[in-house]
Amino acid sequence: MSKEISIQVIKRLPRYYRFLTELENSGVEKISSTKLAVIMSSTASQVRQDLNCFGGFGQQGYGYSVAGLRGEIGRILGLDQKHRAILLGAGNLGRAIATHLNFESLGFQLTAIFEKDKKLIGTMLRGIKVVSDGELEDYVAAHQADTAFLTLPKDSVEPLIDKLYALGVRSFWNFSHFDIARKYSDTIVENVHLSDSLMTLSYRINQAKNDRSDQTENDTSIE
Amino acid sequence: MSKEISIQVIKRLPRYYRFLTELENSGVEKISSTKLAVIMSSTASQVRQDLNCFGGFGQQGYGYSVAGLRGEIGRILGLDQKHRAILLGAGNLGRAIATHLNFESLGFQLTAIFEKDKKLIGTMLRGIKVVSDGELEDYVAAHQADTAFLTLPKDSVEPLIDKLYALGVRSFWNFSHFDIARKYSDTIVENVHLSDSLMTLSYRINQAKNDRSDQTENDTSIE
DNA sequence: AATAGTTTGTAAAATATTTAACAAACAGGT
DNA sequence: ACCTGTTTGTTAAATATTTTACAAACTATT
Repeated sequence: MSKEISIQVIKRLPRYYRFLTELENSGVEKISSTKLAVIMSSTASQVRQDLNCFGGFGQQGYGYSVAGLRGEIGRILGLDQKHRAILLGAGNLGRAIATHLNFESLGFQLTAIFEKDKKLIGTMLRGIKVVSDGELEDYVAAHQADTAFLTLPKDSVEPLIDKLYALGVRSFWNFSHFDIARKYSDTIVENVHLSDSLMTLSYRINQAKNDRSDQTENDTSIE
Repeated sequence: MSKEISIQVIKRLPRYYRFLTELENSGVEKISSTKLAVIMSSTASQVRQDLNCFGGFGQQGYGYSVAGLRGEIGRILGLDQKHRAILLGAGNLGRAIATHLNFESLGFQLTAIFEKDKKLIGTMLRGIKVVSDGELEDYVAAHQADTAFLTLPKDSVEPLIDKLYALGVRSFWNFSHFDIARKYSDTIVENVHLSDSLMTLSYRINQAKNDRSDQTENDTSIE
């Protein structure tokens, strides 16, 4: 069995993939770990270590084929898959997600959209009709769904999650603050916590400010 | 000078803060590192290490005061600050962000919204009027902005970023694929790459599938 | 075909992070 | 006031990640 790959490596893969796509579109045919490291704001060593987790894609004295490496990483990420996904919540966030992303090139196909708010039911999103959340159980029972995208508030997710689990949904792209992984440990959960992200930005801004004023204090104490 | 705090610790702080808020709202007055670790899906040891980066907030034989600790972490994160922020892009994503988050409780105040699309200019968002992106320079020159929230595509960010930098904006909440930190290394950039997030979910779903089928292969080879 | 220069893959070292362990400090009951 | 049980803060050990170093493999040039 292949040894476990660390989450840090996995989180870097989409970045490699994006930059390789750009390089390929620019007509670049080959790239060395050193040059890729500059683009990634990383080190040549880390690039080679990362890629070698999955196989020896490069060639000594030459480097890596941009198109070849992009293809390999795409396959590793499973971007050629068609995981069946449903979206729960067609509010501002759900609509933004649905219209903003090209799921087909990210390993997913969006098959249905569910919403509680009567005003939104019947509207179209990405060519998919938004239907009442009452239809959720019948739909999933009939059509199957691997993944649920949850763009609902925590309180709305709480009563829904048991239904989804019972219906066999085991992976979640979770924008809510409901902690799915704690309740169902055999699920795969990718959390997107926008407020957490903004809080860490706030922390770092303050930190930079404090560092600057510390610096100033030191400066003045010298004179 | 206080020793550098690792990014891992900082990324966990918002989680502590959220759970402590929930506990406080539930009327819980004190909590031990052991119990907090269960909630955090972490270890008591890590909880104590994390908190001790910033100070000894607990008390032996008692634990941590929920309200006290929440307040401390809030201050550490700078949630009491009012960093002046402007939003660039009032499309689906920009509108979702603007309506979804309570910036005031996250250390920021949203002061202006800029948009290129004529159809969206003049509309209201969170009580703020969306104005033409042509007004950006005059506005920031007159009113100052610490932070820019970028909910524009990469190609629109590219020509804007130089203007923003020239105007003194040094921190960014970046939803685009433009790599700000590589161009301006003295900025603070918090990236939110939704497609990257979805790709890692795809990877993990595939991984789980492969592990399962490996398992099945092993099972059958035993009989 | 030989050679000089480049670049990978990988083993080993260095660094960082997490976990374990425990003395010291306190709470709460008697 | 004393004692028992709890829980922190912190040092040390274990684990994980990143970086360094370099032989082996290839390219490209002569």
